[in-house]
Amino acid sequence: MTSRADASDMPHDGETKTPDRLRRRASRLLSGLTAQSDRLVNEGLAEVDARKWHYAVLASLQEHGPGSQATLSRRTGIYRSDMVGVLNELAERDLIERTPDPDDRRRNVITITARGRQRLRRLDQVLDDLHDELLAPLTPAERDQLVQLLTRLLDHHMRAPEPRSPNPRPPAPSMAGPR
Amino acid sequence: MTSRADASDMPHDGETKTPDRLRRRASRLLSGLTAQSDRLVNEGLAEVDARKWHYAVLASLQEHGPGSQATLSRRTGIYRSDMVGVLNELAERDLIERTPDPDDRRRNVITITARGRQRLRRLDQVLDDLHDELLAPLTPAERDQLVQLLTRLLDHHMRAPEPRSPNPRPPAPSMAGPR
DNA sequence: TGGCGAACGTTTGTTACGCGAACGAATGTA
DNA sequence: TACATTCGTTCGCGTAACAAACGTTCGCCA
Repeated sequence: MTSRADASDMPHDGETKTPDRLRRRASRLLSGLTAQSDRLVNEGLAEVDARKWHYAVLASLQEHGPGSQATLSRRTGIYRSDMVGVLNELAERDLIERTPDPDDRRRNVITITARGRQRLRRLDQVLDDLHDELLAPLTPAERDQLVQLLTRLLDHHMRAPEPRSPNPRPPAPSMAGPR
Repeated sequence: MTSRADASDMPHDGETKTPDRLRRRASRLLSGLTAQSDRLVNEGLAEVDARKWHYAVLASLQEHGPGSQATLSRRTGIYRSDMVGVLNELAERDLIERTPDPDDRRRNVITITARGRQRLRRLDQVLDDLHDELLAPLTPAERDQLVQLLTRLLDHHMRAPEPRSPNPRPPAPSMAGPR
């Protein structure tokens, strides 16, 4: 017998050790690792006076071109309530421009500036470094593996909200955290 | 060339689509998936009147035996500030017993009850189902792959806080989220 | 033409979580 | 005997995702 389920012996060590059941649960691994990852990324970006939403917005502008705040919201997953603040921060730093749309006076057209593009390049490189740190113990092949697995899981859960109760379709999970 | 970095064409579709750069980032995949996972687990547990910390505490008691609140804190990663509330909830439901330690009157000895053990079995099975849903798109082999990769990453980041600045050693990340 | 629902940007608030500070009581240690 | 440390507990902060509501503007259609 190599495994023990009870704690009749070895009374000392169960003082600090986390139960295997916990440790193995994918949900817990995800939470734990994401916590580390978030902390790493947040701190890393903070050191260059940025936050992850900055990157998201800039990348979106670069890849899909200018758009209204609502559009950016959908592309990045940032709530439109919070988009306001993010864009303020970006505008303060001259990374984007917010101009009223002449064709639709409800909207602002958000455009990335030259400095914004430059900034994006910098952030991309910062994030590359951070991910190197994050994925340090993995070989390149394993990193791809991981990304692939995560992508498949995320894709799966993003289009099938839940076949539990036949819902007409609650707007969309939009991606992001639980409240 | 098959890839395009600019958004000169295809002006419509960039309305909803998330930039690839974002989508590929491991940190973002982790955040996104963990959000889904957390929501799934929280809701699933809520349906049986439980929360994930309940499971953590019960599992810890079952595997490593009774312990003080501080001990449980260390084993589960729950802050001792929050442990109070969790144990109250568990005690209300007669899943644990909180008795003053005669050998050390500062401590409470927390013991799992019969109902607690029974409850743990139930929660284990609920969590199994939830994880089946969470990992649905993956084959058993891939699930193991994923768990293995995540475990290695988490282990790595839990013992090497950061070789950035030579710190004497800030208590310990204890595992969990950034503030 | 007028009316109405929907989308837009914005402000304000809610909820949950991780974490820290501090405190009285009890303990161990010099 | 003094002092530092640990324990359980309370209170509160800071951040994050998210909801509600409001005034403005637009599209649509009778």
